[in-house]
Amino acid sequence: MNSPDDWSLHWPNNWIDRFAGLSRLDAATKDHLMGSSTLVQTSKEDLLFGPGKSPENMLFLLGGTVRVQQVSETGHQIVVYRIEAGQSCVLTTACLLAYEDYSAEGVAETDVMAAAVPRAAFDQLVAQSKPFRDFVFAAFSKRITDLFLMIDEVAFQRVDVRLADRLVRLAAGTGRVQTTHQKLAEELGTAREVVSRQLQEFQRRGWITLARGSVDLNDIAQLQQLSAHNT
Amino acid sequence: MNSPDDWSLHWPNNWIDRFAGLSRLDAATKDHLMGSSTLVQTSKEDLLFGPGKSPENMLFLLGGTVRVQQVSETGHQIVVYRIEAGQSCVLTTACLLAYEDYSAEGVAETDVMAAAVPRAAFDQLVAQSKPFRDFVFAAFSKRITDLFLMIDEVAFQRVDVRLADRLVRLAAGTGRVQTTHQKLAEELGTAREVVSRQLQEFQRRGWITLARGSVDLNDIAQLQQLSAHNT
DNA sequence: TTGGCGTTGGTGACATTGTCACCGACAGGT
DNA sequence: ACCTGTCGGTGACAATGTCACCAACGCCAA
Repeated sequence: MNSPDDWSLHWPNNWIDRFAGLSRLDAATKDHLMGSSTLVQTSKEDLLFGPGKSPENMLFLLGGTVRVQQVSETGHQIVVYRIEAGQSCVLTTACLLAYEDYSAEGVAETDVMAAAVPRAAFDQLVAQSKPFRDFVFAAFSKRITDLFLMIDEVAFQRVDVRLADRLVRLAAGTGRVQTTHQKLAEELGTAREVVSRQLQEFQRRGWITLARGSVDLNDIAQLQQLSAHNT
Repeated sequence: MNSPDDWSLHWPNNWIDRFAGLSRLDAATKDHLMGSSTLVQTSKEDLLFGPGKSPENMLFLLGGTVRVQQVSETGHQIVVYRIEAGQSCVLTTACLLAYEDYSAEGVAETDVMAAAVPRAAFDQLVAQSKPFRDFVFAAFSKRITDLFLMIDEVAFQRVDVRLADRLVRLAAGTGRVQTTHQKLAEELGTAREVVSRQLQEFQRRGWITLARGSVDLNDIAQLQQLSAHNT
């Protein structure tokens, strides 16, 4: 894992190439976007935006991951989606620009390096460049589709299915998830006890091995088959 | 209730004034928007968009209501939000333009009259007019905020609270909701039996009176107090 | 080493919600 | 009056959420 200082050396002034949807921008627009952006970096667990902290910039994530979660008045939490390197923050940015009564928040899940584009520059880019508009609306589409699927999942999917799905995703091929039952419960918007019991059931079937603060995936295929009731 | 034929007489060519956010458009832009729009009307229960039926136009609702609902593979449904007269369809339109794997659908809840703006004209308007951009992004913000609140509600709110809230909203001051228990269940994404039992409990407390196909609200204040755990 | 002490996870009892099977009441048409 | 489809009621059970409490572990300081 590189540090943000390394990243700033690796992407001196051409971070736009990291974004597939921005490759169609003409040279002048790229210069404009580049010139109006500033590099920002934050540390793990930093709050990027949230209630009472509207982002004045649109972020293009160059490195790291931002977790977007809904925090309820009841004290519960649920992770709605993640912004990975190479993706932008259009949705939440555009939201927070207009509405204050906002209860979602963005947390740096790792150290994060991002390019920040002020609102005025964003607006001008949308006006002048069709490829940039396409990029923005495509990003909107992806996120909004995710939100609809999230509503479907929370309303209609069983907890074991959702948990299996999250375990496979969070493992990201490593075969291990380093997290607590409480964190997993906050991923799914459920209670720790529920997660603990489901994990015990998975372990009883031999699919996973539990340890304090981590879950080892022994049979990813079985987990995926269970979660396939979802996709 | 007027018929669509009446409406087309009432809004011959100046429907833009019905939209508060569009009042700031300059005259040329208004002409452009008006000139590129066509009036469409649909009957109650018509499907405006859904899986396999992408809308090629952005709709500005002049009269009637469109219900946007998520239909799950499991056969369940949940109503996500409604588009009322004077509101636009940006969100779902923008989504469907890009993504096909879409499981939400828009149904005309009444007879509907709308102005349809083709995708190309929409894009051009976004490019040329800052007020139009502001309108579009404000509409996005509102809807997306609703989606986040929906996730929160489905994940963390009790059914009785959500049901009381829906009853008050659907009554819209009339003191009566004409619907079946099954429809209410599909509003909330729950089961008919659950709705029936909650309604019985409300009736037992004297808040409502049940009849076949309708619910009379006797004590809206009590219902609102219960649903205030929400807002 | 020992003893706190906060974190993490386990457990049982219970409440709420979802699912299933089945029933009866009602309205409309013949 | 009789069908028939819709609407709503009910009980049993499963799945999930909530609460109270406890035990095991890791850390740290005495």
